Amino acid sequence: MVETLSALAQPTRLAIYRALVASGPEGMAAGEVAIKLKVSPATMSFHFKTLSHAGLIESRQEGRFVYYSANFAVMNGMVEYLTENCCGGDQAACKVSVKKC
Amino acid sequence: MVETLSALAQPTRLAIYRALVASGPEGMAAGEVAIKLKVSPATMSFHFKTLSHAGLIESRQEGRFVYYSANFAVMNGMVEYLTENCCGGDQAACKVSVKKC
DNA sequence: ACCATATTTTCACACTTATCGAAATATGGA
DNA sequence: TCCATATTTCGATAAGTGTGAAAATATGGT
Repeated sequence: MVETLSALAQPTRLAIYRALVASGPEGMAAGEVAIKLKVSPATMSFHFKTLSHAGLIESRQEGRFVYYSANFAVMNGMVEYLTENCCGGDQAACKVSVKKC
Repeated sequence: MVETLSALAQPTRLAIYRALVASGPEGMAAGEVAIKLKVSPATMSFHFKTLSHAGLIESRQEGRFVYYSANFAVMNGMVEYLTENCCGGDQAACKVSVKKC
């Protein structure tokens, strides 16, 4: 879980992740994201690896391109973990209310 | 936002935060959390400061004790930011579904 | 087979972070 | 006021992290 949060706790990776969330299940090609965010290929690859290792994103090969996309299940799991047993389970006192997309 | 995620992306702080989430609006005294998680006072104070600065927790003085509690609004805001514009706004394709406490 | 393009790996460097011991700063009670 | 307790600050150290340049590794087209 710390690994998941760490992966998102970095400006470049947070931008990458949000771009992939917006791009939906199809995702985006690695280079496409690199151009959009103006990040060097080496740095890009480093961050993709970090996000992948945390399970936050997935990749698939398509010709010469590698498409990355967000894994929503992991994100949902993270939020669930953070709010687990909140307010000792007292629904009335609880101030957690997260939107559904 | 990166600051918020960074604050949670650390084992000790994540444990502190979850303990405070579970303790609800009343929160817990600093020392109480320190004993519960077996962390030295100095380290504890360092992490409280980090979480406070990120806005994830709040403090109030009560006699000799300082009570810390989770700020649920910031957590909710974080999740909203992470899922913003997900799947380009296509509700049907979207796989984000976060529970309400 | 060769070339152009897409991505990843390696390496080195600067910067940030977590931890603890010891000292300092509240706060309340006798 | 003086003491005990609660918490924070300071200082030092060890470990981790983000970055780009350059080289290496696919993959597809000609």
